[in-house]
Amino acid sequence: MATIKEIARKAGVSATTVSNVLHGRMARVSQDTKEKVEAILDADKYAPNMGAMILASNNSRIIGVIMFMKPRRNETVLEDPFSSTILGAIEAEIRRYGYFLMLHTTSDENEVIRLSKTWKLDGLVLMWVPGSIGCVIRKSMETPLVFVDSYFEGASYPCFNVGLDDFSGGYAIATYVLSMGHRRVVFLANDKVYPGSDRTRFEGCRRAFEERGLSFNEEQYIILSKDAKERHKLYRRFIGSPPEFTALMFSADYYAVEAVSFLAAHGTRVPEDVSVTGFDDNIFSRLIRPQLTTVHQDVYQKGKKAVEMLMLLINGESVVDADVRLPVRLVVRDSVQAIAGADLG
Amino acid sequence: MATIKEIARKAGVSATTVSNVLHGRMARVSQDTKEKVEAILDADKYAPNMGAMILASNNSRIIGVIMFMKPRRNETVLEDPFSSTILGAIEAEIRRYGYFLMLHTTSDENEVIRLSKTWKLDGLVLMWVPGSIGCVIRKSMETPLVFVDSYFEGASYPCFNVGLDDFSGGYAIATYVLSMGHRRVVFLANDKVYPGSDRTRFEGCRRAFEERGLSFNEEQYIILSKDAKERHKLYRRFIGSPPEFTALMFSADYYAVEAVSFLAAHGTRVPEDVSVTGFDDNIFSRLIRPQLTTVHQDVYQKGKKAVEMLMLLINGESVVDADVRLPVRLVVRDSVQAIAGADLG
DNA sequence: CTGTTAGCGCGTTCAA
DNA sequence: TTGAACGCGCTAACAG
Repeated sequence: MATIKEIARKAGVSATTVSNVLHGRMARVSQDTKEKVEAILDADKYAPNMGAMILASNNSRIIGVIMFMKPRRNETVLEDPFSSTILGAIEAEIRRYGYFLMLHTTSDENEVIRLSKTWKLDGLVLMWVPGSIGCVIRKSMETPLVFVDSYFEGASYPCFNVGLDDFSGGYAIATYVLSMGHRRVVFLANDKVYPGSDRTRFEGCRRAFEERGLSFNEEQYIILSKDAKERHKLYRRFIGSPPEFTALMFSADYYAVEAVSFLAAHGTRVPEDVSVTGFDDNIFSRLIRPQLTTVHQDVYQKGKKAVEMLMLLINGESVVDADVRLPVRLVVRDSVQAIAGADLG
Repeated sequence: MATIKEIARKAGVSATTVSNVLHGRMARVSQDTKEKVEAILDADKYAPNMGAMILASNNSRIIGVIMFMKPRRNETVLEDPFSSTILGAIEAEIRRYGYFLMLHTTSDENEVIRLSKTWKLDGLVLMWVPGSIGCVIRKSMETPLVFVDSYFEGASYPCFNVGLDDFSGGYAIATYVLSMGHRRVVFLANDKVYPGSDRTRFEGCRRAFEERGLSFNEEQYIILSKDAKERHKLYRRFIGSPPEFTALMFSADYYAVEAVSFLAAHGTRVPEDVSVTGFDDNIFSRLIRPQLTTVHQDVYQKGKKAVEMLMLLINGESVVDADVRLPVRLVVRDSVQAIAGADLG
């Protein structure tokens, strides 16, 4: 067990000096001493004892990454390819900054608070936290906090969040669908509550409709069940001609792909019989045929940005915008067909 | 900061007593004292300081989960839906046992060793570690170790591993493909090195061929590039009629789906023009049309089993089989077509 | 530039 | 059944 004291003894210096070398406090160590100490550090494969560090300095260099439960399907959060992509990004960034990542899944705010105290977490990244719970956590801790894909409209004080420009995404896709001549359109998503990504995307769609003097209201917002069987039952509604709707706008690629697949299996062709759009531009959307017209988001960037903000917070630097909305862009592929007489272009 | 000392003061007892209550050492605490202390513990929301615990007892209750780099595509490991599923399982199990999970991505054994020392890790789960590196890690630490999907043929002493019965999987799928009348068949995988999952699956296939007096050799083992463009170039080879091969056996659903999608886009139908099989039975295989005939593995179970073994090791209990091979099963769906004259049934 | 010293919070003797 | 005392490895004053 190569400890600082041990190294100090071997180098014939004090423990403080070794500590100073370790922390690069060169103002307090001579070049000679530094090199000598470093050589021994290296030879003995010195590894710090983080327990002692936590105790002495009251911080751990651990970033807690909390996944709030079940954002989509009725399974472990992490099964969603989105979660794993963003987790990959967050892990890489945290490592790059020389921090450690403690992963935890929960839907209980007290667990989060306890974890933070127990481990003296330096910071926390919280994914998909309901706004109200997010506020509670924020208020009961001093630990720097960054939320991902959460919504905090009207929160009393700033909750740092990295999300998406959901509104523009909804607006872009609806504008496109409308430009292709579709009028009988529905929006399909998990969650109708406001505020929230799904709701905001819907509002974006609505704006596109309203700008054209059309209405887009609650009846055109279909809630998708968390249960796959239930969803399949719903998709049956989109089979048959003439179709009740000419375009289905999903708020997530996952469901869009599921629907395309289901429809194909039941003889309904996309886009010939019905047009479909997604949101996210994940791996599914490119793998399915027809490839999905969707809204692209840069998931890796989202994770990276969240950690970047957290590091600013940890270092006490000022963060200008509490609510970052990453840009999105329309990706036109093959799942939307023009309706005769549409104002193309 | 509710510390043990603090709680002790409030309860009018000593710190040792509080510690005993905390650890359920009821033989050393009276019922009255216990209740009084617990009430205060609760009211003050006592949370242990793990730093102090590490220092005092030299273990952290942290399990390190190490993802070795890039098992498949040329991206972050975690983007693969497989990684996220198994990580979800591991996270849930670790939490269930009351441990903490530190996630780390690397391909450097020294980093793993350092991490373990720095944090006094109680155990490690290592995913996709090359056998040779695995041995090095195993030898340079006392920390309990469980590998996932690694291969240790001929290791000098036992490396605990949870894997799949890859051989039977390969055998099952090849037997099926042969029974459907296919003879011009190839196996497509990443890695030709032996030992390894891909190689073992191939060997399973070969056995099925040999049992029928057919040969299946190296020329029928095609290595898939890590680069998508390169793979697409390869897939072109399977377009056109008469086809060079009537069946393509992929060692992973991901690639099988990619190929099906590519072929569909180029007018080659699966299974009418060419049959395709996968391996894993992941979400892709059910979402694509035709749905994939593949080999099912229970990824969640794999993660669960790994943690279970690790807990046994941590508690010093004996683990009988060092190399667990989880069962697989053939899942027949729609991506393989019978060749005229095949011995069906 | 270098060394000494006093804790950080908890577990674990050992003594009462 | 309870308590006092020590040490784990490190950091941060402070003194030289």
